[in-house]
Amino acid sequence: MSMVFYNTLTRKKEAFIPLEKGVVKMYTCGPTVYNHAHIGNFRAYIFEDQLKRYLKYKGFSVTQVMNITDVDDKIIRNCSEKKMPLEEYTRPFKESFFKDLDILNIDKAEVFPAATKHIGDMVKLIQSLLDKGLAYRTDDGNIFFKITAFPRYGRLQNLNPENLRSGGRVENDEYEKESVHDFALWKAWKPEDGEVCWNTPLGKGRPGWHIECSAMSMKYLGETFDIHTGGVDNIFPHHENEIAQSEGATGKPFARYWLHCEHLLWDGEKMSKSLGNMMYIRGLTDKGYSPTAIRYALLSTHYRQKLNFSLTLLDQSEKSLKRVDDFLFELDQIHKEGPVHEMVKKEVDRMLGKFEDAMDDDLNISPALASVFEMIRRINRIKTDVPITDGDKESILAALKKVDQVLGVIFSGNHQKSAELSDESIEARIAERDEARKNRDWARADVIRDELLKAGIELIDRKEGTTFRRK
RNA sequence: GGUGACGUACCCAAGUGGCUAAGGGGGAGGUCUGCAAAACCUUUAUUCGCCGGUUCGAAUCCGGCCGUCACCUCCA
Repeated sequence: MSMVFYNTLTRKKEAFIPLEKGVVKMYTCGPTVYNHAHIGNFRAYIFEDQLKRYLKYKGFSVTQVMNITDVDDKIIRNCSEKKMPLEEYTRPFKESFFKDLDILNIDKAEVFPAATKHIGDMVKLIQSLLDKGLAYRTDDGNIFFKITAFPRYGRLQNLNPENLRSGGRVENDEYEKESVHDFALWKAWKPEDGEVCWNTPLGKGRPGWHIECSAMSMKYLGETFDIHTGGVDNIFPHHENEIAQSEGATGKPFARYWLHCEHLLWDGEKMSKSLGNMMYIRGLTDKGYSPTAIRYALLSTHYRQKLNFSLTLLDQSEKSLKRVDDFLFELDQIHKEGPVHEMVKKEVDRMLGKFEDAMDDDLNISPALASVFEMIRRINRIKTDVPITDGDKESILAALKKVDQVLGVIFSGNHQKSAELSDESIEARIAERDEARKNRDWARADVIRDELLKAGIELIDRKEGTTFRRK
């Protein structure tokens, strides 16, 4: 009945109890709009979508906040290279992000705060860290968080600050800070930043990366809220720093449950620009894969498991979904009055029970999906000796609609169906073919069948007559 | 160097002390059909990377080894 989630903070599965009964407040790290989001990014957004949809399924009222990072080092660099204003540079990436969310049938967050619209909130937060002695300003005007002043630093990833490797990227950092591990809250304006800067009480400059999530999450969800999610790569340093900034400023616990999504791999390796193996939603739909199959492929592996994405996986996903589609098609052909059979009801309840038990257990998607396929097979078996009634049909459809509130791939999918021919004209062609078949004119009958197939209409010959299906 | 995850059939993937090792894809057989197609049904791992140990009993717990992957300052 009750849900458990694996909490990165404690490294354990814990019963989920929101701060306020029946209400869940969650924050998800959203995109940095310096490029199009790739399928690896979307794996995380799909996970968050599953989480949110399941919470709603369980009756919670959910407020989700997803940030849009529209100012950061990469964006500024690209803007100045292209000599474009920030807004103009990020706009197309924002648009494509929202378009892809729609394509993948992802439930939208209630709030999508943009970093550039919340500079004031960040400045206030930084100010309070300065006041509390948790941050310091260097001669060049930058402001850093002093991690030695926050003893709990490092607990999210079990990292001992002493053991942090001082790698190349740190050395490249030209800012003068007290400790290499201190991170920037505020970056003073430099000529390379061009037009990108804000004049604030902290000086002329721009915020560091981590501060936006602290400022915006607390603004919309409160100083302490229920769930914070992101990819595993965000655990350190991003989420670690968020905790330090937020708890340092408020003295209160920040997020209560931290859920992290594993990476998606392509050919067994992390997708990255340097490996040249980036894959985007658009690239997959251009290859002819349906958005529903992409969604299915992204959600069908448990979120804490690495997902080895491939075109083979997409092919398999298309076929798995087709099995469900076929079942619905067959169900749609049924027109027989009568109430639901006891044995059908039993299978439906069995599916719903297994689905919930699985999802309650840290969103264990595999058994949850298995419950759907198992019901399909069992109902098909029943159908071979007991005629299914309209009552059965209703009961089955209601249950599938229920689980699809979470899955979003059964009814809500974007199946492309051929619509060239009207039902009437297809029926006429079928009648024509029936006539030919009656006359044993197989050649003529097969020509009609082939023509319809080319138009995306598949004929199905049954005992009761020929029916058709759009592909 | 530090931290962590993983290794289950041809492929993807559940199961984490004991009933028949889920489910999907693929393969093989069958039902239906004028022939097909589609669909549906059945079937497909005496065995869980390897080697030891604990236990009445291990894929599951412990130890070692091998292999893959990730994180360690701005990547979901």
